[in-house]
Amino acid sequence: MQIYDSVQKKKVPFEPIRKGEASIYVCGPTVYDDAHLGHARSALAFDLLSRTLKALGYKVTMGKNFTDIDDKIIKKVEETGKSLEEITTHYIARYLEEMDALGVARADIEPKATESLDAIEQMIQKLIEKDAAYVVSSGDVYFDTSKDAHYGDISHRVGEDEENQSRIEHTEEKRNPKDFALWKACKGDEDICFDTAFSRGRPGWHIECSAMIEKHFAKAHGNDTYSIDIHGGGADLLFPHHENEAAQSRCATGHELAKYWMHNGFVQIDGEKMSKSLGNSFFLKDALNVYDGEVLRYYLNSVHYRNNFNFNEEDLLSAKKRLDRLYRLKKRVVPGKGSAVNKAFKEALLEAMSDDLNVSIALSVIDEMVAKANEQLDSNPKEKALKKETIANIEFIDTLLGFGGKEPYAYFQIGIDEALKAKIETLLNERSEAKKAKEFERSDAIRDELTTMGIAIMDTAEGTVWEKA
RNA sequence: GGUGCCAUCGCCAAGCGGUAAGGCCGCAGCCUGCAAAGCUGCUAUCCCCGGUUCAAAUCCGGGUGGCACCUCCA
Repeated sequence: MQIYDSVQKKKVPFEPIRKGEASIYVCGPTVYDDAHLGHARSALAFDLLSRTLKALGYKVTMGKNFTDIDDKIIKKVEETGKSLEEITTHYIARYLEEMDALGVARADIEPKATESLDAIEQMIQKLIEKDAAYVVSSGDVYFDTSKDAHYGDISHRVGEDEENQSRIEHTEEKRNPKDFALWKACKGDEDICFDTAFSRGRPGWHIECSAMIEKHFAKAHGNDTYSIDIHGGGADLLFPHHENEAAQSRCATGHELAKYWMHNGFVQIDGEKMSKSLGNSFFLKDALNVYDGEVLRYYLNSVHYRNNFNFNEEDLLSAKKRLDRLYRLKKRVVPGKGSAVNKAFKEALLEAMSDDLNVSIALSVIDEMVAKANEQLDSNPKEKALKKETIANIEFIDTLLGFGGKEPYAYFQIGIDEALKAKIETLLNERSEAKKAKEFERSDAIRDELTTMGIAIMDTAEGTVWEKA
């Protein structure tokens, strides 16, 4: 397995801390609003990584956090009058639901910041004891970046002259401009606060991940050099979030946070990063309203995870057509039990995915398998062994890439209710009779009517089948 | 101002020094009562300029254009 390490800036062989095991931690969402397509892409990218490592035989432990205490959530509390818990449980539930729709496997560990306060306090305390952090008069606690000789190793940002240009907020009591808040003391009574040895307040964003990783992963790894194998997240988290995480963990624990760092590219709309400030965010729930989760998954995963992804409907439709082809093949071979996966096919897929998740190659391997199987079925429709192997092939695709697992007829009938289904069946029966009587005008009229209804039909050797167009 | 990434057929997208995968769209054919589906065939020399090399889309230098990070962000 080769992965691209964004710190080394090159593809490197994946050599886990523990033989045969892989621990992955991905920065999850701050739950103050609905998830957008960017959250989906990140989750999907690391879902693919996890599936690939599993298929290669690794025992994968996946962690993904929920930041459920944060300025923006508090702002939402003030705006809506709802409690913090009401808001966070709502958005966490929505997030998980939507990820389920996309076929993203649940993480093994899903820590929340509010449930990790003990670990956060401990880590900050340790940093204060080591003089790598300091409490200022307000009660805020800052990390002293000058105490970490390796600060900058993750993002490769070191230049001192950068300080003047950077937009980092300058606070009087900070020792160094780059120092960042580990803990934010409460200002008023309204605030959502927690008591600690240093002050009443709440955790800064960066410390959460470090503490949660330490709490859930590092213990199992004892005195290893690294806490986890892979730390992932969106490309925008590389700096300052991951740089800060790495520094805190290094100083507090004495070992490195992650052996490898992986970052996914952005979802763009019209060539620009999707963001709230630009007013072009695309919520996942809206996308799922219009498109099936599996189609969305296929589409969002069809571009390499490190590239930027320019979301548009035309490309999504093209992706859907590609997925449709797989399901049409599935219709031809189902029902039945799968035999063994074709060896060459399996190897080609794994080889592609082992190369830093080269999905483009993987999808082309699948397309070629589909075309070849169709060709063979055309010449020999009753080929039992081929059917069984194809079923197994598709099952393997579903395991590795997370699509193709639905019952094929159902896939093409998503969103069609029973009443409409009955009507379609009636029309198709009428059309068959007309055809039998060679009344082609009548049969074509029925077909036109179905087309108007958004139903495509195709006559096969096994009879007429229909699809939602 | 600093730091990165990217530029391949109409569209999406592989490629990582040895002579351009795959998909969508389009065209032609087979199949079909006609369609659809499926199958077959056809369609690019890789933003520009210079260099290195027997050989470059792939390496180096210089342009041009796009995007991102340096502030909360997947």
